[in-house]
Amino acid sequence: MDRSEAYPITYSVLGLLAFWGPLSGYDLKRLFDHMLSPMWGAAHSQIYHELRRMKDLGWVEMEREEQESRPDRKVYSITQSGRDALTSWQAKPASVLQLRDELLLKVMFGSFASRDDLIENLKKGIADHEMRLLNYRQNSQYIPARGEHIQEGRRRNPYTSESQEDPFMGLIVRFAIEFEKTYLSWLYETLTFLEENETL
Amino acid sequence: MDRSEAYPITYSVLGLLAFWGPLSGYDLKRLFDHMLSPMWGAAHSQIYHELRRMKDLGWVEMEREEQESRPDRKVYSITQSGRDALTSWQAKPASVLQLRDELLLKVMFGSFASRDDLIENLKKGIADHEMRLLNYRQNSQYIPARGEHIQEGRRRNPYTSESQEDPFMGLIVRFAIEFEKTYLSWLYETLTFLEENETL
DNA sequence: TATATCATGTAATCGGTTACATGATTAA
DNA sequence: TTAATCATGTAACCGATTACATGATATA
Repeated sequence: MDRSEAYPITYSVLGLLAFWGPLSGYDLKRLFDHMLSPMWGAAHSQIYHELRRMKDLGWVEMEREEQESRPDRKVYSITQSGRDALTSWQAKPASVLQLRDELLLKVMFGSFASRDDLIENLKKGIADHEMRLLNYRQNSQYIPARGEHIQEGRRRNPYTSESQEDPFMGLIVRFAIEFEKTYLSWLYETLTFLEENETL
Repeated sequence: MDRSEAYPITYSVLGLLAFWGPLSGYDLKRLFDHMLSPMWGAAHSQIYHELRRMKDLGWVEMEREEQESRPDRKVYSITQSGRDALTSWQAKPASVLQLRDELLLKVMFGSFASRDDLIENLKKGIADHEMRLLNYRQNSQYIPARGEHIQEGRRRNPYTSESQEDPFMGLIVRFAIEFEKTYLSWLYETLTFLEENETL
């Protein structure tokens, strides 16, 4: 009936703008890839779409930065109305998580797989998640502090006194690391189980 | 270019059909809710859609069971072609997980929330995930064994000798429990952190 | 009497992915 | 010279959710 005009993807773009603002669509895509992904991935087409929608809603403003020999940078910043929208989103209950992990589906229906195929998929999963864990551990030291433009070069450690104003990024990174560790230990256990049982 | 005709949701319906034999769309919806959800949720409209698509592909067959005073049951069973499709899906690499959890987003952008709103959302998350953990622990004892019709009443414990043929369901339940435990302990930690710091 | 369950679908809409498209600069 | 990066978009398609729709039976 009364469809709301915004969704998690909308607020994730808006939140990035509020935190690291002003940013272009291209900057936002990089932030998604380096920080929100795989928490909440987004194709660049979707980011541009949300920016256009939020501009219509009056949540963001756009300023054109002219460049020679390259398309102009359209730099977006959050408005007061956008900040209000972020805050009232925070007052609403969050939708409940669904994992939607294809690897888990494949294990669940493992009786219809060849043993080698399953093992290969588990090994790929291990490689993927080991890589993620490493990235989280390395990148957690190079999260730009609030308001600091990501292209400026200067970077702070969110765990040191310099940016104690905002502990939330650190909390998220901690979750991501714990999640990857849990997932990985299950993957290793499952792999060992399969390798030890040749009669599957 | 060469779009494949099937997706994780397709194979999750197909896998359920392969495992628990002839089922109606209604049966499948219940299985999704009790077993796959929240691993891979599905609305009933989507399940009916996938059944129609797979019938066109020749992966499933439909038999009409006439009923008095109720709409006929359309009971679907997997074909050999469907079983082949399941197996060749298992040979392909799985897509990589994205969490897409709105609660994590809200914590990430917690600096734009009132402290009370964040705490309330965390508490709701704790209630949600405690409930899930409980469900996993209880339902893990009542998973119907392979080929056993869910309406027949007889139920087996997948951890006992009776259904040792298929250990995969048990592996999935174990993952789900470990995941919920990890998530919950992070939620409790985060809540404590917020409650102890009144200057946010 | 009212709600829940059984049972099956259609329609609308939007989120999200993939592909298409352009064109300059810079590094391997 | 080839590929990657910077930079911005459009178009098509499909997954997924929500709402609309029907109608009987059983339970509270």
